[in-house]
Amino acid sequence: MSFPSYSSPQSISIGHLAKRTGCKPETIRYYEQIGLLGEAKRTEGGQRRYSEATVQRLTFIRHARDFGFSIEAVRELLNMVDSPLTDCQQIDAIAKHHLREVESRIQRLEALREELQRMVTQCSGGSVESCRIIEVLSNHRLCQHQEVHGGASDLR
Amino acid sequence: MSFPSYSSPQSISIGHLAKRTGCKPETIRYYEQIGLLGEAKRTEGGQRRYSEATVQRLTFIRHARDFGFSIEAVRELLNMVDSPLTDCQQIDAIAKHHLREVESRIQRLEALREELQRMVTQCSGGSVESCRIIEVLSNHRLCQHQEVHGGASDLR
DNA sequence: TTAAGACCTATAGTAGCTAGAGGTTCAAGG
DNA sequence: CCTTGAACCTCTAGCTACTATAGGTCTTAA
Repeated sequence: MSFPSYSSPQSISIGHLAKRTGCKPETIRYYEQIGLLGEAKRTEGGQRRYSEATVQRLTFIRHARDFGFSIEAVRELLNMVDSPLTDCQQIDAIAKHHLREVESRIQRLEALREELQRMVTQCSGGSVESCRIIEVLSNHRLCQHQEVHGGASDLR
Repeated sequence: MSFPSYSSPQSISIGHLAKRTGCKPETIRYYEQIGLLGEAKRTEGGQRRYSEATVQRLTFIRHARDFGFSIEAVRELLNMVDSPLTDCQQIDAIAKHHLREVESRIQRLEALREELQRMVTQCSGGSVESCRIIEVLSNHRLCQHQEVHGGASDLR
């Protein structure tokens, strides 16, 4: 698949492109800057003007980002889309890799959820001295899931 | 609860503190810089020296971070721990808020996982032109979960 | 005394944007 | 044709939570 350039109005402003794709203009300029989008044509006054092809490309980018693909993964996917020789398996590999990452994040978050639930249900009210939550946070041994240690912080 | 300062060796170097808490020295200096840890005592030559109380405090911080609490949440928790008047309910509220966030992240990731699974299982091999993954990423309507749109990218 | 290793500060980099300042261009209405 | 206001431009800094580097200093054991 490649993005067709219809013989249609090649004069979409950055604001209109933004509205049609759900991006902000700043984000579009940023994508150009990091090379996800090529350099746009410009008016004599220097403003960017886009074609329908860019609407398609940006829609793809936004959608892939919504799916949680990293910018670098999106860049790879776009490179594949841009070259007609690409074998579908390469794309499949990226998607599967991403799927595995999502699955592992879910697992770790579930362990975290259980610990938090235990923590919260055991808190019976009172002053800080006897707070179960503080106690658990102060003492690793009160934890049941090893998964929690050494890293839920990168799960945000 | 407060962190007791035992009458023990008040001369722990940043490297030893790091090893005992599982932090890196850079991180410890960073925590000092942003005010999670107070300014450390220094040797005549200017190197930081810590007490057992700091080991406890940093252990608490690391553990809370492992639980996915943000730095700002940790700061709040520490403020509460530092003031003996704090009611346990305030701490409970922070923990519950965090729990709800974790739960919502799990939900969104599960929707994402299902979409990715559908995507991957439908990819039957072949060239880019007919790749189901690319097709789905190009076209919102092929998606079943609304949750995916407008945001899994902040789930990392 | 010397040399290795740990430490110091300051700065920049990571991801993926977002926000602001301060100035220019475009397009519609009069 | 002229004005006006919205949209656009570039450049820079900010966000989270660190991590990494450079270039220099201190400590400590042999």
